[in-house]
Amino acid sequence: MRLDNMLLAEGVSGPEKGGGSAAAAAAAAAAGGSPNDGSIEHSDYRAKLAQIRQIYHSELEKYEQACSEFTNHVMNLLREQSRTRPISPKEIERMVAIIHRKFSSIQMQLKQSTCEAVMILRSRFLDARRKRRNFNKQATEVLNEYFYSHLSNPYPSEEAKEELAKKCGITVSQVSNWFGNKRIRYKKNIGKFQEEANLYAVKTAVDAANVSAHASQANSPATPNSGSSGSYTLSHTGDAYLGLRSLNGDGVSVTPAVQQVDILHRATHLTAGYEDLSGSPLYTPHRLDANNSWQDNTNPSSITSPPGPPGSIHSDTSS
DNA sequence: GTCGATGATTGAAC
DNA sequence: GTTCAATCATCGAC
Repeated sequence: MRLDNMLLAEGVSGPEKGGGSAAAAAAAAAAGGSPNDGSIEHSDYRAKLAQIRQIYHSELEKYEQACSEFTNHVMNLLREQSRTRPISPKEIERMVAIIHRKFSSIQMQLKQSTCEAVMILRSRFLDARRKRRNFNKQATEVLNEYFYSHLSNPYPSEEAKEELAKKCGITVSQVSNWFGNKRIRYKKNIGKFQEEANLYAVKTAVDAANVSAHASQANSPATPNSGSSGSYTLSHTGDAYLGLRSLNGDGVSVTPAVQQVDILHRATHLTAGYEDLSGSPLYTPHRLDANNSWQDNTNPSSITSPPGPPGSIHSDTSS
């Protein structure tokens, strides 16, 4: 019964339409692959599964045919024997039952070997998909932008993860993996990531400045958080502004767009980060507490990223 | 081939 | 369930 269920689930037995592809899709989903990649492997899996299915059905047909042929043969023999000796219907029934039992055990073996074949195929398919592929440049950029603009609290919420996954063309679990790896590696070697952090700070500031400039042109209040247009990148630039504000000596208000451009201009001409101007790097390690865990800051980011221990945090999303 | 970067996995802790 | 930390396995530049 379990074998039957498995064969049904794998699309080997039961109705042909969709069975195989559903199993292939399930296998692909289980492997965490993106919906776009591995279409060749996907069709490969489907083709192999169809092959197994075909073999299974033809073998099953053969067994059924052999079973009925053998039953007929035995019945004929018994009929012939009945001329010489009396044969009760019960005896005939018993013989037929024995034959059916034998053939059903053979069928069971067929089902078992088919299951094994499917399992092997499945594991090979999954193994192939486990091969690591680097994310594309754009995806990495999107993830890095989010990470560095939420440096005080780099724990994206489920919604944010989903949005990032969609933007990057990867799965939510891949986003989680990426953030897990990034947090650890950033923490382990902040110095190494300083340059990258500055790079993304400048990028974020440019975006913010652009938005602010557009907002100014439209005669509307130019605040960085006002022009996000639903993009988390621009709506949560708290950490970047933390650095920029420190340069400007303004610890409270958001830097106006013109000043931002000026700061940006200065920033892009600095090679060693912001230490010389502010006394601390643009992204300072103080976001990690004494225990080397992420801590909340009294910066704009903490407004959008509620404080709390990792895991309980529901960081902000722009949507 | 080597080596650093990086995505995935695993097990422990919460 | 999530996150951290260690580790593995692969990619890509050299």
